[in-house]
Amino acid sequence: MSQSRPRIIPEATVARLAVYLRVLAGLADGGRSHVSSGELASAAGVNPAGLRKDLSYLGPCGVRGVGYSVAGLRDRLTDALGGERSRPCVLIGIGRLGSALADYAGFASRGFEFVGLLDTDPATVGHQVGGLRVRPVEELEAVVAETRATIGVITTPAEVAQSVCDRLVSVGVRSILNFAPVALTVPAGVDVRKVDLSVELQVLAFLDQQRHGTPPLLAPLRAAQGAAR
Amino acid sequence: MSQSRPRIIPEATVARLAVYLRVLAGLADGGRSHVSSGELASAAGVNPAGLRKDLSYLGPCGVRGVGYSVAGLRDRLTDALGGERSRPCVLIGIGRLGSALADYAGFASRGFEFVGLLDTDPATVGHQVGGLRVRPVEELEAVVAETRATIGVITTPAEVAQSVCDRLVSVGVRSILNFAPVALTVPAGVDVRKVDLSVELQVLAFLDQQRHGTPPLLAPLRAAQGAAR
DNA sequence: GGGTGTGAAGGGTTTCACAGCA
DNA sequence: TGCTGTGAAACCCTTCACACCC
Repeated sequence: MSQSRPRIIPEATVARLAVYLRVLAGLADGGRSHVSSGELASAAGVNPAGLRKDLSYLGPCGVRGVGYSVAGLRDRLTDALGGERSRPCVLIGIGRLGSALADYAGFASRGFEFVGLLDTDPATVGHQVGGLRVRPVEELEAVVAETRATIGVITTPAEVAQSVCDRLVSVGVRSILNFAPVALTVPAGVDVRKVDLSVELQVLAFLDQQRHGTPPLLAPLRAAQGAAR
Repeated sequence: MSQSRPRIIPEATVARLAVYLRVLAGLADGGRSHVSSGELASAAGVNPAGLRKDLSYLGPCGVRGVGYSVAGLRDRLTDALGGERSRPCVLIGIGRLGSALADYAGFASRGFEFVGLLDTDPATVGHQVGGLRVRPVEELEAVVAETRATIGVITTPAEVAQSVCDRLVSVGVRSILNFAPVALTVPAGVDVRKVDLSVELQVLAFLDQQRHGTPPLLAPLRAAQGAAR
């Protein structure tokens, strides 16, 4: 087994590469030509050594004693994350969250294009959201087929999320981002990522309570735990 | 004050406890009185052994050979996560995402109450969103003081997020949930959690590309990595 | 000197296997 | 017998320290 021309990149690293890429875009706009790992790390909110390790998965891409070329690193990261080609996505469930996502500029600028918006509600179907007409969910399979979408985003109520997911999988979608508060079950080879907004708040509240409702003697412990982030 | 505080609970566990709590609510509605770790784990999308370990941080709360009492475990989890008291939150930035969050039912049912909505846009200020009137961002300090909010949620553009954050911190908010795509810097003792929607999509796209654009020989490796979730 | 690249150490989290009890 | 509770192992990721090169 003599592979590893491209080393495998840890998922945690991939997530941070996307952050670095955004910071670099800002620096490029500002006219900067070089950055050090320290500066880049502080802008991204991470440890400098960790940043260097992250970048090392792409092979050497800096100059010792100098730093990184903003433009060069940007290209390197863009390429590693899949180039600039547009990625067609379908979005199912055009409620408040769904329509917020549908015209969130942050997606388009990163190469994600919503090519299909679907909903069950007759009051929503037919409306324009983010420059696209909302279509009835019955047309899901047809939309995926005609747009060749490879990513599905689910912002439906929890009750119907699994059935929407099954339909996406059945027409070949292998990457799904799920905002519905349920665990989706999918066959092997399909990748689901879940974003649970209320869980984030709940964790925050827990840490908050832990800090405040704790006897003085235990406070240092809490502080240490909280400071980890 | 809680009586038994034998162990500190890992943050990863806290996040999952919130998920278990939601699943249990569904089971209770369905009239179930008991669950096994296996069933609960599959509904939550986690490993059964891991679930038992998570629950063990609360002390023994099941019956060997039988399982867990739905009602009993629900109370236990609710208590561990901070009881049922309402937590006042302020939300700054009432754009699409902000208004989606402002009347997301998932928050209210978990004890999170938005008590202040703020924005700079004159076209937005004064409108009713989620049953609350949007107030000008100049009143931020006054709103926090009068509502005693302890949690701040930032859904502003990236450029102003840091200044909003600073103002929240200056009036005593120690828990902040940040949706703006920047790394916020805060003094020690303040807890910031970041949710970056486009990073989630980017990771999904990366894994997708990795699967498809990979030579057959490497495919098994990719599958193993992807199947981790 | 200054800053990158990277092995090694450390900490946290997941998985496994099995002891223990209704 | 069935399922919980939990030490121990395995794994992943972060952090540190320093060699190395401009």
